[in-house]
Amino acid sequence: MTTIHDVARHAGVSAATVSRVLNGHRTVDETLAGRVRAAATELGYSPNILARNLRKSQTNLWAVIISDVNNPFFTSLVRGVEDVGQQAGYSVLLCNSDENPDKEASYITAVLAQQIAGVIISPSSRPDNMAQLVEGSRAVVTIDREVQEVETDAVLVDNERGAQAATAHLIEQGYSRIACITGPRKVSTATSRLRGYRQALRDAGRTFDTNLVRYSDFRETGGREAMADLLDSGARPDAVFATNNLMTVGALETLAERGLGIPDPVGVVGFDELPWAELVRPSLSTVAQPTYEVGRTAAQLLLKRLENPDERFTVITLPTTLNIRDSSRR
Amino acid sequence: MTTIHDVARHAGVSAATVSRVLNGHRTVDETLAGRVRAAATELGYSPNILARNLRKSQTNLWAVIISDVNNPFFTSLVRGVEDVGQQAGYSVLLCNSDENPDKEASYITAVLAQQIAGVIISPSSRPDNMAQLVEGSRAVVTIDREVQEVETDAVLVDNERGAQAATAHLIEQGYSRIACITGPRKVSTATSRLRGYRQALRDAGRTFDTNLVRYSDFRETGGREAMADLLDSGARPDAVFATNNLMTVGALETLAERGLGIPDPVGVVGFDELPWAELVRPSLSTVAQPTYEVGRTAAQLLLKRLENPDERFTVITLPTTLNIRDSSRR
DNA sequence: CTGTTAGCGCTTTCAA
DNA sequence: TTGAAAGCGCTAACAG
Repeated sequence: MTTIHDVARHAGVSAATVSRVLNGHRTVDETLAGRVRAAATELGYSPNILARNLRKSQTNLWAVIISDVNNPFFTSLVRGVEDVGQQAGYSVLLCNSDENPDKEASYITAVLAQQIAGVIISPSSRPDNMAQLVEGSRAVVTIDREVQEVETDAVLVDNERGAQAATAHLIEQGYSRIACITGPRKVSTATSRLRGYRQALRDAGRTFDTNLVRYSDFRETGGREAMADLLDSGARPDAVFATNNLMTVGALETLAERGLGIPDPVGVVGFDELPWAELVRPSLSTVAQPTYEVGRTAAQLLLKRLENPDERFTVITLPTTLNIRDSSRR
Repeated sequence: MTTIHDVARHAGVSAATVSRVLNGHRTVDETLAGRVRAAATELGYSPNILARNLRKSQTNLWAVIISDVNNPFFTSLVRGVEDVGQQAGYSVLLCNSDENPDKEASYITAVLAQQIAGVIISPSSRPDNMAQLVEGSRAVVTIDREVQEVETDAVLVDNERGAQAATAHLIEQGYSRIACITGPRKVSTATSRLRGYRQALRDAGRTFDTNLVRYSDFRETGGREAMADLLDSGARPDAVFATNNLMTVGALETLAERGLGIPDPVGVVGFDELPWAELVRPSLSTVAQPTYEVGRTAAQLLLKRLENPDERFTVITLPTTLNIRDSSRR
C-alpha cells in the first residue's frame, strides 16, 4: 500500500499538501500541485477510503431503503439512484425493508452506525423510524410515499391524478361497478390512489360504495384474496382498479381461477407498469410511473442536500402515464 | 458520541478490555466483562464502525456484482445474499455491471478501494476483471457463471441438465425442428445450456443443425431479433428453447407480432422463471433455477471463506426444475 | 488476565 | 502558501 506520505516524499512536499491537491483545494501553488499529481500517478496512489471516512466521520456510501427488491418498480428506481450516485463518487447500499417496520428500523440503525452519507427511503408505516433517521442522518430523501410527521426532500408521483385517470377510463368504457383494491390505510400511496378513484366516481356523478373497496397489503397474495373477497361478497364488481402492480397480478390470478374473462365481464387497470405487461393476455392497462426518473431525481436532491445542508426542502411530484391496453377496453 | 474510552472509564477498566469484551474474546474475567457490558448499555455505546474499519483495514460490507438488477433472477438472488449477510453483521452493496465489462471493471476498482470484506459476482466475459478482483480481494464467490481462468468458490446450477430436460421435453411433445437462442459465446451459462440442448438432440437421434442456433446477448431485444432471424432465415423452427428469461420474452414478442400461435405451430420453453409465468398466455414453460437458494448458498460460502481463508475452494451445483406449462404442451 | 502503547492513513487546525 | 502536529476511535502486540 502506498500512502499519502509516500507521495509526499516522492514529490518533496508534506502530506498536508498532497491532501490539499488531491481534494481540489485551490490554495496550492501550481508547480507543487503538478509535482504532487505526477508523483501520485507514478506511484499508482489511491487514497485509503477507510482512513478518510474515519477522519471525516462519514462514508462515501448511500443507502436506498425500499420495501421490496423483487418489485420491478423499485429495481428500476435503484438504477436511477445508482447512475447518479456513482457519477458523484458514491456507492449504493441496497436495503430491503420488506414492508416490515421492524426490519426497517434495524436497517436505519445500521445506516446510522455506518455513518452513511445519504439515505433514500420509501418509508414504511411507522413514522418514528423516519423521525429517528432524519434526526441522525445527514441527508434523507423520501420517495414514493409521504410521511406527514417528518419533513424531508421528497420525490413523489401524482398518485391521485393517476388513479383518477385510470378510474375515469374505466367509467368511460362503460363499466358501472368499479372496485378498488388499495394498500394499507397508513401508506400515503394507498390513500392518495383511493382518493383519485373516489374523485373520478364523483366527477362522473357516481356514488362511492365502500362495498367495492378493499384495503390490502400491496402484495400478490393480498390482491388475490381481495379480489376473491370482492367476488364472493355480493358486491358484483364488473371492473377493478388495483393500486399497485403486485396486487394487480393477484387480482388477475383470482379472475383466471374463476374463469372470468377480461375485459369482459371484468375490466382491469393496475397501478405501476408490469415488466411484461404486453405479454400478459389480455395485455394489461396500467398507470405507469417514471420509476427510473424517480430514482434519478431523488439522487439529485440528495446530492444537493449534501452540498447544501441548510437549504429549504423541495418536494418534486412527477406525472404518471395511463397506458390503455386490452384489459380495460371493450 | 460516546467512545470506547468513556465505557472504559465508566467500567473502571482499560479500553483494550472493553474492546476484548465487545468482540467476544473469551480471555476476560467474567466480573470485568459484566461491568463492561453494563457500562456499555448504560451509556448506550455502539462502536464506531469507521474506526474499526480503518484499524482492521476491512469493512463490514459485502458487494454483489450482478449483470442486471432489473432481471428478477438476480433480485431474488440478492435477497438470499442479504438475508445471510445481515444475520452475520454485513451490509450488502449492490453493483450493477449491466453485462458491460468496463462497468464491471470500474465496480471492481471501487470494491477494492472500499476494502469490501467479500464479493459475490456474476462475472462478465472478461476474465482479467475476475483475476484482478481475486488478486485484490479477501473473499470472492462466483455465481451463475464459471470462469475458466480463475479459481474461486462458486455456486452454479446444473445448466446442462436443465437445458437437456427442456429440449427433451420439446422432442417428446413431437416438435421436430427445435431452435435454440443462446447467450454470448464467452459466457459459460450460454455454452452449457447450448450443450444440454445438443445432448438432448443427440440422445434422441436427431442431428444438430447450426441453422437452428442463434447466439444472442441475454437481453430482450436480442431474443426478439434472434427469433425474427430464425423465422426469416428459412430454418423453419417449430419450437424454440431460449436460454434465459429476457430472451424468452423477446422471442414471445416476435412470435406474437408474426401472429404465430403458441404452442402451435411454435412451442416455447425458456430458461429461468418469469415472475408471472402463469399470467402470460399461454402460460410459459420454464427451466426454473433456485435463485434465492443460489444467493443464500453463495453467502454461506463467503462466510466460510472469510472465517477460513486457506480452505480449498468449493463449487456447489444446484439442480433446476422443469416447469411444464401450456407453451410447450400440445 | 489486564493495561500500556503504538499505530491504521487521512484531514485539518495552527503557526510560520 | 506550506508544513508540523494532532487526533478521528479502534484493535492488537507486547509486557507485566
